[in-house]
Amino acid sequence: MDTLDRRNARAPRVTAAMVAARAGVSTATVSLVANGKTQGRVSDDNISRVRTAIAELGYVVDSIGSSLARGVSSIVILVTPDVSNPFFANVISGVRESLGPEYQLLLSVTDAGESPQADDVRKLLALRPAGLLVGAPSAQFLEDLSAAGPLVLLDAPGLESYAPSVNLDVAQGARELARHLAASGHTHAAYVDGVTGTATFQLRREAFLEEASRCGLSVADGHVISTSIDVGAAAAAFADAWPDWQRAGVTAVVCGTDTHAYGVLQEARVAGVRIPDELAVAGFDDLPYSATSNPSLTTVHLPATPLGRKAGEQLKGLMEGLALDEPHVTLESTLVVRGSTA
Amino acid sequence: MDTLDRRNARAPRVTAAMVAARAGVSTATVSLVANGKTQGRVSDDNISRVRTAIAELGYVVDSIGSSLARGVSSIVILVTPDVSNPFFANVISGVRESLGPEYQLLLSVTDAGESPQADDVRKLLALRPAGLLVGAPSAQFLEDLSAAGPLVLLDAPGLESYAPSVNLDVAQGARELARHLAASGHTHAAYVDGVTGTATFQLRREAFLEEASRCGLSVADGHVISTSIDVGAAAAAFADAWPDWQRAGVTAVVCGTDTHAYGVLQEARVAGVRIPDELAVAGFDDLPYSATSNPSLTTVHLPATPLGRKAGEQLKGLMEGLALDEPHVTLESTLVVRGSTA
DNA sequence: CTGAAAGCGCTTACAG
DNA sequence: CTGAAAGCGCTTACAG
Repeated sequence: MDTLDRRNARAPRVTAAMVAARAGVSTATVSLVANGKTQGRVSDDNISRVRTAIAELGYVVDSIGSSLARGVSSIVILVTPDVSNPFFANVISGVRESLGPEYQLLLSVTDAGESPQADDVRKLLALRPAGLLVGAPSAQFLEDLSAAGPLVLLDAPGLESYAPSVNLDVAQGARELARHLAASGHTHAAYVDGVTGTATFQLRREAFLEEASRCGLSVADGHVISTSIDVGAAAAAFADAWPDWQRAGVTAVVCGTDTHAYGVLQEARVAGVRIPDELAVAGFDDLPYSATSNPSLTTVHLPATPLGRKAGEQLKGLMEGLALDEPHVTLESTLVVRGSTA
Repeated sequence: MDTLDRRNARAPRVTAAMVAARAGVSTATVSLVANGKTQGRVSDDNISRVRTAIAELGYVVDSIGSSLARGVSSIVILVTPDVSNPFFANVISGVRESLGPEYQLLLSVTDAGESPQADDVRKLLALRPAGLLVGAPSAQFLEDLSAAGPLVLLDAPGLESYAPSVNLDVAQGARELARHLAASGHTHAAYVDGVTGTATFQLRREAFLEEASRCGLSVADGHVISTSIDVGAAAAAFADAWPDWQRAGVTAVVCGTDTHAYGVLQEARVAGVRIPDELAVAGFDDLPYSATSNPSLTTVHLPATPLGRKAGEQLKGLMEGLALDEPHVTLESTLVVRGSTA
């Protein structure tokens, strides 16, 4: 048996019964001590006796047994349609931060762009999560999820009736962006949208289009296209559309995400389109690279980490049985002007 | 009771006993059918009877109960020091892809740059994971993890004796990079490293430095600095070091990750350092934005998705009790030359 | 303050 | 092919 084999053999499990035997108490007492529920229920003597045994044996409460007995696990499930979006990495960090070490974060990811189905939900609930965090869900998904326990929605505008939520005020940034472009002298713009029918994309687009028309920046019907959230896909779509747009006098392109904008920047370089002189480009998200792209990208900053942090906080409250002071929170977005439109 | 309240009430759980009662069989039979272990053990009649009851009630095997009985859960834990690194988003996608729907991916994240401790390990194991995927671990961590069940290491060069692993041949790309810079006429370079003592960073640096000295590209001792994996931190460190480097005739900077390189590019723009004319910049990773940065970034391409995919495959084999044909796999890295060094 | 016991939901020898 | 029963490890009324 070589090292590899040995490592794949399981270690013998230390159980509460073993601790109890060593400390000379019952497993009930061990449970009380291990969970810190000793207040007025366990003698000081037994407490220290059990603590010693726990330390000596390296006992850790088995979360499977514990979850079964309690009826709920310590797992928090984060359901998101798109982990590969770097925006989400920061959301995850924020969630972790506020959830703390007592909850385990389980990531449920569907295939790129797909939204999770009722069937997926059932499987998730079979894990008896302590709580659920759902990003950018569809109404249908939330119907399927009914009565699932503590639940907080992230970035789910318009779905406030289903659960407490933390949203981003993307419309505000979108309007700022429209005004910025109009003020810079643009009169004809185009829009590159995400394909997923996510509500936030719709909101971004509609707020932008509305404010644009209000300030004399026109966006023709045929000048709104959509692609998956992928640099290459956006580049290809832009390559396809640009000749038309150019003929029609388009001098500004707004993208639903920075990732789309990177694709446009990339293709523009290939096609020799000068940015921002010939074409202004802007996005949404303010990913960490937008400050360094070529040129640096004007974008609507969305607070990813605070979004995750706040959602985690709210969920924690729910899991602890508290009533939320403010069940619906909206975080601000702000326009960051950089080289791509300057 | 308004909608929100109702949603936070748990749905009544459908158990195997309820299915058994409805189908007129024992829970043992329900278990066999639900797990597809009917082969020669359950009559066709009972199979269809149970299937009908399962469908009618919407029964899903409770994974807590199941895990306790089996002694192992369906959870696979991915331990990684840094989710916020976009490189990892792709690794995760790859893992998900190869693991398939029967395993749940649990993310264990330590605070930025911190490596997980023995104590964290115990908590993880309390979840009775079906398997563990550990990225860029320390030897100490692997010692703590001993005998933890199926385990596959990702990006853990030099630690092959602990477990099956999937590594990246970063040295090859590092050497290509050194030769590319030397061939472009550079004679003095600097290096911006990551601060975490991760083995892959050491490998990148050493392979580069070795090959550099071999081809007449000198890197002075004081010209190797290190920062956390963060655009801002790298920018600040570069700002600090550049005057010195410039005086010493440095004309090329190699960064341990693309993220570091973005910081250098950013600061270079601020400081008016012309790239690549005055200073060539290169990184490692080939993040999706490196093709669009300003200028586009020369970098050593590391296959993130295949890394995750392969590790997931290997782990799946282990969890199914198979012997791996090839316990140690190394994926190639390749230099991608772009504008920042051209 | 303490422990015996029931129960969480499932799986798996075992006897038939 | 089938079901009664033991057991996975824990928590929590309950009786004392």
